[in-house]
Parts: sequence; structure tokens; C-alpha cells
Amino acid sequence: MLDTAPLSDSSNLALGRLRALLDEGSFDAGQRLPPERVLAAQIGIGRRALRRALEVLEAEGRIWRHQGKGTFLGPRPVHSPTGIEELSSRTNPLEVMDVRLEIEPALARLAALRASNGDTERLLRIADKIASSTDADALELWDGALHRAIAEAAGNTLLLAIFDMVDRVRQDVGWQVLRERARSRDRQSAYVEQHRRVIAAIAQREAHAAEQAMREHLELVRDGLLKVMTRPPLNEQKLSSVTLPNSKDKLRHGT
Amino acid sequence: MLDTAPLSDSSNLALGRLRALLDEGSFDAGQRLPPERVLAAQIGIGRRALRRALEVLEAEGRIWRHQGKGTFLGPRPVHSPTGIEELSSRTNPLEVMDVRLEIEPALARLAALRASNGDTERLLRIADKIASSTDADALELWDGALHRAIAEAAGNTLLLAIFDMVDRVRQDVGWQVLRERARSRDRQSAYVEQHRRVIAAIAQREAHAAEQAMREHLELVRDGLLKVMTRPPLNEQKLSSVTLPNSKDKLRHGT
DNA sequence: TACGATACCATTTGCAAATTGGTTCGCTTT
DNA sequence: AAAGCGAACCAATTTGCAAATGGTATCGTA
Repeated sequence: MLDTAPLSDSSNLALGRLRALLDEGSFDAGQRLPPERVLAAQIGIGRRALRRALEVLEAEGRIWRHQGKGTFLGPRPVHSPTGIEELSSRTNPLEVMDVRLEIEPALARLAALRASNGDTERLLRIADKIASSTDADALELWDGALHRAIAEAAGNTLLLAIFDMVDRVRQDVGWQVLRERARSRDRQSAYVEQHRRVIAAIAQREAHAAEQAMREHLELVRDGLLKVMTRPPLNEQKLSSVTLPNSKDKLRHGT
Repeated sequence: MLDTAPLSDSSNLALGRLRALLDEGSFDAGQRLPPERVLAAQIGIGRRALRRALEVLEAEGRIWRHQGKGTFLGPRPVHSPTGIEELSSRTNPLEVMDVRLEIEPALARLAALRASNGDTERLLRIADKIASSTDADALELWDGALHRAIAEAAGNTLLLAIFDMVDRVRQDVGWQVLRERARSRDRQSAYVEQHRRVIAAIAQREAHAAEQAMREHLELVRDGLLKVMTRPPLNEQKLSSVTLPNSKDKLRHGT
């Protein structure tokens, strides 16, 4: 028990009354208590004293409060993250790459098994676009399009939704710098070749080969990401006047 | 071109005027057109004739309409499903099982690699609960708790979020019947034994064994589901309509 | 029969009001 | 002087309602 500043008299009174109310089960579990103003009047104390008592109960985990909603009994319900923003604030690039390494090889395998001819044609068209792209931005776009086209070709609605969710997290603010740095020029050729292999395997219905090719590709991407993360500074020094667009203004998207 | 019922005179007039408006670029792309009532007055025709013309344009993909929103130019924007309800209306139990077969073995493997001692203790405790459960409902609850505890033990926030998403879809209305039937009594013992194997492998840090055990478990669950789905009546004559599963056409859930 | 006009239904949007916890200020009481 | 009470105000949330808009049905008219 950590005795912090002791409560004043009337607050203690309120605390006792509240504990009595809670213990006697006057209110159902998970139920919302009356508004503070009402409750204070019922007990016969001021709102401030009541609030101090509620703070204690909240710290004890017996109640939880939220502005605009009310005061509720029981532990605060676990917040199942449904928003992308919140999710991406709780994860990190390495976790994302781990997930991609679990999901996307499976997607490639399924695509090899179930892709329609139209799907494969679309993949080949995107591959052409990638090969003929010079701009870094354009390449990034077509790369994303390729991965998603494979996910679509896999023909599983739920898996596609999962892929989109991971992709939104991946594209969320904060990691653009990393992604761009990870795309070092010398790796680009390797990426293109790996893409080619994945698409070829899918087109030829070689499920295992497609899965393996995608896994190798993502492992290379992950390694590139790791190298960048472990050496964040990347000082200019010798590369001062190199074309490097300095990652533009993509930083600071939000406030 | 499929000539359906030819439009009447004034509808054809409206169609011509509308095409002219769209072609001349009076409205920006993606812009909302004036309300039907206004547009009809501007052109000088009735609303019914206008609507017939709009139907044609919508079928051509040049516009799209939505009740309460308006009429918009261009192709209907792709709807990225974000709600569980919508997602579960677009998928089916087989897809969900396929996804679980991709995700959960990976979770078991990661759990074997990264579970804390507290995690394994928790798994064992849940296993006890399962073994000592007789009620079908209680068993269902503890089964879900076990799978989620494994997902938590894997220690990847994003993967856990994905697991929760799949789980919400799985628990969504409409499939309870299937799930309950799939839990035939004779399979229960097999399930318990498989759970035990998964937990043991995780506790002993045998990653590959944990992955394999989880895969075998889910495959058995999937097989049970398949058997139930291909024989929905359950009470009628033995196998009157044994039209082999033909697993491709997935039972239609949406309209 | 085709067309227009009107009315009504269903869905979406927008906004204002009410509710509620969070905070500050002034006054009274001890 | 410190504590408590009441009031007022702020911020977040919910609720209710009206307006806008596409969807549909009905009726009158040429």
C-alpha cells in the first residue's frame, strides 16, 4: 500500500459510502454509475470530494471513467486496436517485416495455385512497368501494385484484407525515411530480378517456387531495412552533392 | 453492345444532353453532379426520364450513384473493407480456415521461440481448464482463450491484431451452427490431445514441432468443418444428395 | 402507353443540443 | 489559512432532428 497524500475528511466519507455502494451490489457489474453531479447530491457531498474518491477507486481498478461517457464499474475494457494509426503506433518496422514474411509467401503460393490467366497477364504488365521505371517514386508505386496484385490473385478475401491492413501500417507515417533508404540503388537490380522470379513461378503454377522466391525477396528487403536501422545517421560528408533528393518533404505528415 | 429495351424519346434526349455535358467537361472528374431534381429541371425533362438515362451512364461506368450521397462522375471508388461485419459478409468459413492455417502455425512457432515463462504457465493453466471442462460452451470459450494466449505469446503486436481480426470474423454471426456441429463429441478428445501437443512443444521451445502440431490441429478442424458443410441437413436420409463437395464454389453468404 | 408531376421511403450528412467527465474560480466554513 | 461547496466553463461523447439525395410508387394527362 502506497500511502499518498491522505484524503480530506469529506473525501474519506465519500470513499466509504462509495465502497459500501459498490460492495452491496447496488449497481450491476459493467453498469454506468450516475453522473458525478447526481451522485454527489445523493451522497450529500460536493463534487470535488466525490471526484477525489473516484480517483482512488479508479486507481484501484474498481471503476473506470471517460469524459463524455460516464463512470463505469469493473476494469477498463481492453482496447482492441481497430484503427491503423493506433496499430502502427504500437508496432515497429521489424514486426511488420516479420508479418510480411509470414503472409506474402503464402499469398504467392496461393496465387500460383489459383491465379487466373487475367491475373498473370496483369502481373506481367506490372513487371514491365517496374523494369522500365527509372523514377524512384514510380518504382515504389509499381512495387506496391505488384505485391497487391499477387495478393488479389491469391483469391482469398480475408487474406487480402489482412494484406491491406499490413500495407496500410507499412505506409503509415514515420517509416518513409527507412523505406527509401532501404531502397539503395544497388539492391534495386536484385529486387527486379526477384520480382521476375516470383511472377514467373506464379505464371507457371509452381507453388513452392513462388513461395520460396517471395520469401527470399522479403528477406532481402528485411536485411536492407536492418542495415539502415542499425546505422541511422547516414551523414552527408562525401555524398553532399549526389542527386539524392533527400527524401523530400515526406517527413512530418501529421502535426 | 447489348441492346436492351430501347429508351423512350425523352430519355434518349436526356441521354444525349448528359453525354454532351459530360464530354464537354462541364463537371470536374470525381465531382458530384447536381441532384436529380435540379438536373431534370435544367435539362427540361422529368425526373423519371433523367433516371433512365443515368442508369445507362452508370451501367457504362461513367458515373456512379448512391442513395443519400449523390451522383458522381468516374468509376465507383474501390471499397476497402474496414468493418468486421462487411468483411465477414464477403468471406466464408473455408476462407477463414485457410487463413487460420497460414497464421496460427506461424504464431505457434513464434510462441515457441519467444514465449516467457509466464506465458507457458498461462498456457498450461488454460490446458487444465480445457481438460476439466465438460460443458460445450465452456470448452468453446477456453479453446478460444488458448488460441489467443498462443497468439499473445508470439510477441508480435501486428500479428496479434491480425489474429484478433480473423477471430472476430470467425465469431461473427451466421457460422455458430457450423462451429457447433463441427465440434462433434468424438473429435473433442482428439482436439484436447492436439492442444496438449502444441502447448508441450511451445513449453519445450520446439518451434518446428509447435508449428506442425498447430497445423495438424487446424487441419482436423477444417476437415470437420468441411464434413458439416457438405452435409447441411444432418438429419435426412444418410447420403441422399452426396454431390461431392466441389470445394471450389464456396457457399454464398452475401446476396 | 409514355411522360411528367407529386408524394413518400431509405440512406446519408450535418448540426445543434444535451450529457458527462475535467478544470478553474470564488465564496463560505472551520 | 485550509478545506469544502457551488457555480461556471471546457472538452469529449452521445443523441436527436432536419435537410439533402437517390429509390420507388401513384396518379393524372396527352
